[in-house]
Amino acid sequence: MSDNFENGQVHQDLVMKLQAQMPDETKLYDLAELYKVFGDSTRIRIMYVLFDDEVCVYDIAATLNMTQSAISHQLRILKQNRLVKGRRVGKQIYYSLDDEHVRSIIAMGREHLEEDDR
Amino acid sequence: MSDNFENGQVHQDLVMKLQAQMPDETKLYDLAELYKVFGDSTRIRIMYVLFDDEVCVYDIAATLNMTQSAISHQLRILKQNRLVKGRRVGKQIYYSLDDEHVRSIIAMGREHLEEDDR
DNA sequence: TCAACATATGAGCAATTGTTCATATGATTA
DNA sequence: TAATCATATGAACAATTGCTCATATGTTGA
Repeated sequence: MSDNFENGQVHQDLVMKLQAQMPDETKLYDLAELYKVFGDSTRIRIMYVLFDDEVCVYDIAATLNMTQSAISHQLRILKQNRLVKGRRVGKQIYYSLDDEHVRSIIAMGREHLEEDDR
Repeated sequence: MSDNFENGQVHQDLVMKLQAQMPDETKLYDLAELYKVFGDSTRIRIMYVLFDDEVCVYDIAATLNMTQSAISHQLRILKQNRLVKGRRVGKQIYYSLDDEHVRSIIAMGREHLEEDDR
């Protein structure tokens, strides 16, 4: 790799320009981490369940036909990334989407997929 | 929202309503697959390199300080998901973003992250 | 206080994933 | 044609991930 760099097979000036344009490494890493959360169908399904409703853990599990434990594990990840939030009411905890961006991000993905149908 | 319902373990009617609202399983799976592609920092970095420029494989590799092979493997995944496209010019293949949605999806993620700074 | 319920969490395992290494395919030019 | 450059790809490996099972934490009411 660096051999080729030295041998000038690489467009030096373009590469330098591109490197200068790159955002902060940490930002890119965090961005990837965020999308990783969306990149699991269980979590996507949970977010769809919460799209318009506030739902407690057991009902999410029942809706998706999965165990309470599996849902709880995923909710933790969603919560850590501020994609969902929980509100305690007695013994139960009602979950809902944390902000509008969640809906927007999902909508963007759907648009891309629609365009793929051809 | 419906506050005080009956104390059954599962709120049957809510669950039935939620299940009826759920989109097609296949769509949700595809959506997760799409976001999975965004969920890797190497691929995110590649997409940023291609944000405004058409760049050949070797230059992408040089910009990101990675091997040509690693980049090529990731480009294949990006290509399969129609996130980037390649244009052959002689021996080289110039890659660029495939459509506007790629930029939009990245922008949405960034907005969410900005809001997290607090 | 205890029992019942709702949710969270740690350990372990199978499945998936990203990189490296070696090699193959494809394109140009001597 | 052969030699070389540019990119693609298959196999192998380590690292990560999502689920299950068992158990822990937290809440309410008797």
